[in-house]
Amino acid sequence: MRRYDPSEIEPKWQAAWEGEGLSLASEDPADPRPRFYSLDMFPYPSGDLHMGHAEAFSGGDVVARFAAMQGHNVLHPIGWDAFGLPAENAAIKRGIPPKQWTEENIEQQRRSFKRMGFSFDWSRQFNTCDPEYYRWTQWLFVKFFERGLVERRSSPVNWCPTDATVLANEQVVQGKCERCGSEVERRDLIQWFFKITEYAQRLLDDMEELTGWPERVLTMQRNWIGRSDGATVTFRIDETGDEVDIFTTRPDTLWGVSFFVFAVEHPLVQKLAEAAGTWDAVQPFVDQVRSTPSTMREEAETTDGVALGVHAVNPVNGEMVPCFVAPYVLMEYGTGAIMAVPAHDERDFRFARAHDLPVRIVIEPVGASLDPDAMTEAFEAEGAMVNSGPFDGEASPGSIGKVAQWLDGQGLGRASVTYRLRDWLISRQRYWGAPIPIVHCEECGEVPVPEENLPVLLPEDVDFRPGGDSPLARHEGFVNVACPRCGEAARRDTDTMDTFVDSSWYYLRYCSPHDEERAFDPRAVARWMPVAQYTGGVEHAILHLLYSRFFTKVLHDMGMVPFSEPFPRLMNQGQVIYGGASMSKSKGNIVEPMPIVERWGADTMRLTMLFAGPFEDDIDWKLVAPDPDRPPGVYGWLGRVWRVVHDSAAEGGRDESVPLQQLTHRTIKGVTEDLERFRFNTAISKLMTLTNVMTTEAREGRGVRMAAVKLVQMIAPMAPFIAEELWREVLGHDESVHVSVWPVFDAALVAQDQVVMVVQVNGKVRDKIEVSADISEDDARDLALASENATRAVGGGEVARIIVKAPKLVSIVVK
RNA sequence: GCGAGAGUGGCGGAACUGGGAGACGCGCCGGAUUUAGGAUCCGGUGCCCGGAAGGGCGUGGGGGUUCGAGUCCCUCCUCUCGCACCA
Repeated sequence: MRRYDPSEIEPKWQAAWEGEGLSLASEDPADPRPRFYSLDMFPYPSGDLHMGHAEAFSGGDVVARFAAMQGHNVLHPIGWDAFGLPAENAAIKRGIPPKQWTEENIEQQRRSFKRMGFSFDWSRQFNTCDPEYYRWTQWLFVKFFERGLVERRSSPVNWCPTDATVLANEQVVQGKCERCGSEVERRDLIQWFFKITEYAQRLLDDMEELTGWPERVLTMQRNWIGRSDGATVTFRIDETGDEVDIFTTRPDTLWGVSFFVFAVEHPLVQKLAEAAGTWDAVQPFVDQVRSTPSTMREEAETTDGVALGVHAVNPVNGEMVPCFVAPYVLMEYGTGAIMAVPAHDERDFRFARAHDLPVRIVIEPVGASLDPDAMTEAFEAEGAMVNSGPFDGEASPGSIGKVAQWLDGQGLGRASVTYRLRDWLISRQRYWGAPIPIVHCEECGEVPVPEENLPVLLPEDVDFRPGGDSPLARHEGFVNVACPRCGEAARRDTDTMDTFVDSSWYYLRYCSPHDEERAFDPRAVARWMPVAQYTGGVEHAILHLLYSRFFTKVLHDMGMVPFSEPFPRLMNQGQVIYGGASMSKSKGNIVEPMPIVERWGADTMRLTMLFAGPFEDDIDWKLVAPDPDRPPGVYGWLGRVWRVVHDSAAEGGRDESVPLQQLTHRTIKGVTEDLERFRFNTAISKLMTLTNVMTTEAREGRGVRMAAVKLVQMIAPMAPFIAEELWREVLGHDESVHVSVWPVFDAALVAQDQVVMVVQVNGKVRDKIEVSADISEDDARDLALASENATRAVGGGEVARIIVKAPKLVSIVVK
């Protein structure tokens, strides 16, 4: 018998599969198989494969291969999320163009993916920095623009002075740029936004359709959208007559308002301060706060703030309360101004105590009363409304709806809803992205580039190092252009799009990846979409997944796709960490997958990941594979599989024992169920048990041939190379194991005829008796009472009760 | 602070609806064998008492429901993740 040598068999089969077109999805309309779109989140091509890729794609590949063996026509595509800041910064550091750096990485990763044996349909591969792709990203931008879902407007944003670009909030870590470490500045800049907030409610409502999503991801999206129900109430400024709307979730506390607060960016602040003659004092405060990055503000003193010198009139009781400006009120949320009720809001309470402002109780706890002077914190719990005019005695917070209705009737306000979700800032002042396809014309304004002129090519002869402006702005040939509408001299927009725009529709492109006429073929999309199973990292729980859902809904509204949710089923793999911490260069704890693959084989790499624990849990590589010079545990198992399958081929058709047949079919049932539920670790343990029993059977001279056939098939989705070698070379099949039909279990063999019945006395196991599976309750009881061990445990005690759950258990209760 | 999840042997982990805790694997201990192969095969391995039979204890701590709790309820502790002045 040959030794199991992965380095010999794995490259051989990879080449064979590619030659046979094994992983190509079929577009043949006569193909009767149901379609199955198995999608993995596409990788960012920076460097070679890392452990996270190995983990995620190993899981995704099991899904795809398993579905194929179960008779599906599988689409399992791969591509590259190739634009973006990491590529650009790496290219700058190495002094080579981002395009070159990206292409080299793609080449490297492609080799490694193939070496890992992932069953991708390589014929559909694309990358997002290819003009043939970003042409359609730009086209979609234009479509969104024409629908009024794109807007260019001024907004306070995070600006990194070193990288010279705006940053997304998630690229700012504790007030510093996550890449260069510079202090991020807050600037008001004109930027492009996608109006995702218009879809806030639908993004929330349609989560009901996402029945195959992890609960925590749904929760994160729900929190991110952040719906709040409450009321908008209009206050009047006494000194100037200005009317100011506030949003509150607690209109039931309106009678307890004792001051009023504006955000520093609120447009009325300067006017009001000037009217009151306090601007000299207010202005420095406002300027100082405004120059503090938003991420730093929360660390500022929570009680900071200055008086404006004007008063707001409470519409429900006509009271005049002083107005302040304070950073704890955010311009981005609600209306940028609040009514302050210190008795019943913790933040207002802190502010009130610091500024010596009155605290007025309008909600009393049931059966108690509050003393405003003695309170050390706000009372935010349930209670009864007091000092609240017509609502005295009403239960709070149950009264919120009634108060809102009453406000509406009085013309003082109305019930309203606010979302935390902000519009999506998509423009970047960087080079390596899809240019925004807009021309700025003095006459015509913002003019989208017509479809026939797309793509707006990203010029390659650009000094792309970050400077004081967008790199594209320095390229005269790019910037100067005739207005597509009037033909006069005009200027191109010089920003590029956030890479999350590229990745918001790539799953549609896979359905018709080489279509030169349109972004995607609607018929192909209707055939394959929605995605049957989406697999990827939980780090995309909000951004990518929310944006993709948004894109799909917009396209649905445009009549371009027949569904409104792209990914009804989602699975997040865990992270691969080392020694309790994420792997990183600075910690020096990076383990590379490819050297392990070279040494022990891709099958061992894949199985080690899959066997380490539940797919969605983190894997600590230090604990799972502690000694880098020893093969991971699954390698030894593959050796046993190798030997027992060879034995089976040499045995010459001996009979298999009934227990082995039963175990084989029970294993088929269990593994099938496990693979359907991403329970790879328990699937592997069942296959190990089968292997162990087969080894014993073979040693004792009984047949194992049928068991070997099933074993090889069941291993195939997880360890595709060894399965193929054994299937074709040892078991003698002509066609690939990966197109063989997934084994089906025989119910008669799965049914147990004999089971072990447990006898408990006072809850403790005292005996185990082998019984027939269809034993009657009476027989079970009699058998248990006859048990010597049970009788001894009962001693002389009086049997008070006997619980019989035939055939599993008899429980004897003794007084 | 708010939200979500998790605490099981030396380690990774298993245990579907309450019913044999520790499957499977790693590691370790003992043995066999050898064609010295990143070997293989057999046995053992939660802790404590015992030669064994057997017994006691045991799923983060405490309490409860139940004939019976890793699983359900209350409470406390610890850890991980997400959000974080959201009115």
